[in-house]
Amino acid sequence: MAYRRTERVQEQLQDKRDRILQAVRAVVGEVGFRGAQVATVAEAAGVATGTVYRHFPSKGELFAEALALNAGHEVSVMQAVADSEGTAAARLADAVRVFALRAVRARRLAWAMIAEPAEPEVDAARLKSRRAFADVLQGLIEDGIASSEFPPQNARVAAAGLIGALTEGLVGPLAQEAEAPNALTLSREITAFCLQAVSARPYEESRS
Amino acid sequence: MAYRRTERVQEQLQDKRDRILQAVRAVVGEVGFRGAQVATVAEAAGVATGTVYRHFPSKGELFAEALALNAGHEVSVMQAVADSEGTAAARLADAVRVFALRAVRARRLAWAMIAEPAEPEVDAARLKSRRAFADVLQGLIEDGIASSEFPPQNARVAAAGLIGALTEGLVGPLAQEAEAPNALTLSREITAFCLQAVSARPYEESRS
DNA sequence: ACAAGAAATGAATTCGAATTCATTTCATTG
DNA sequence: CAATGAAATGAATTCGAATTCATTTCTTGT
Repeated sequence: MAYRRTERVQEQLQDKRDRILQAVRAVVGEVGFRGAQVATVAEAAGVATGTVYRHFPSKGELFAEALALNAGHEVSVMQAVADSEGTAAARLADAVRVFALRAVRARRLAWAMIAEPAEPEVDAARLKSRRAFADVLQGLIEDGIASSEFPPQNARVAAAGLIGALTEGLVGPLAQEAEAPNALTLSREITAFCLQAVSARPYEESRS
Repeated sequence: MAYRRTERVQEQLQDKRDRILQAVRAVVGEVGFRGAQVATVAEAAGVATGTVYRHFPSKGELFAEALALNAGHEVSVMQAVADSEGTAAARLADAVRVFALRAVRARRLAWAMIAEPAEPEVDAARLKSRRAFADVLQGLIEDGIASSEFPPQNARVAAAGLIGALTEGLVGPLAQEAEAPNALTLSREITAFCLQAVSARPYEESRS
């Protein structure tokens, strides 16, 4: 036996794998899933097309893993906000705002991650990531209920509703029409809606 | 000239066209867009594959028209509810509930109509239909604001949020897991969330 | 009944991107 | 440095469903 996979090679392999995953992110952020061909990704990663298949069994799995990686990062960001100090309401508002802001700043990528038609494996990964986001929000809503900031409600359903509202606002028809300068305003209004959606005080027609 | 398209033939043509559109609905309701091939649709409609192309220029346009037809009908249903008697809050709750109930009763079809990856033309049609649904809800929200049932808010954004919450609740991870007996409960809870979302008193940020 | 044209048919073709694989390049070890 | 086997390459192959089109069937008006 005149060959053994040495540690340095191992790292190079890992490196190459990572570079391919990053290339997916870059290409998808540029042309979306629709335009992202394996050959394009390979070129962006600086490897040959066939090499991709030495690291990933299929296009679908490669893209799904890339999505999971990215979504996982965003979930961490949101979780960090959720774990910060403050009232549940404030943390929820921040979590939603941060999500919205990051999305509008990389809108093409966000659209791909959230809503663009893609391989079934990608869709499956997307469902998982939505659950992960929803779990974070659900925790915040439960915090708020526990502290009486929010009225008793089905936190699971409410969290799903917030995710839906966020994604619809960010990638739906509303966002399509929004001009660039409105991006900040849009994310502010979406945040306001989300807060209102779970917040306690029922509306009283005070003076106004 | 020994042939002229007579009225009877005209009707037969129209009939056939309609039957093809209905076949799309049936097939998609059964196997979703993914499994819906032109050949399958043709068979379901009782025509040959090639015939489909005498009525529609491409698969994408055929499917998009089928979706638009179906969505248009649902929008009418919702609009009818919205136009009924009662407070804005009651009508909004009814509109949302009816939408949710009808969706859970034909879940496969609803999923395809609302969220399943499909041809770009279908996606475009979907965006339009969402706008149509959102417009109905926006009208209701504006009614509620005018009558002081709801607090002042961006009705456009709120309507989009409701659509998002509805679709996420109905076709998202939440719904995937829900068992059949929970369908009614689910639609009730989603309705509750939506109503609260627009009727709660706005949260006022204490910081920043 | 027949000619003229329209509509329907479905087998054959097209097409484009994913995947493969024979060949080449690179890394390791004695 | 030679031998061995892994990894990379990218041109060639595969594949499956949309689309086409030569042929057949149906309609109409004389």
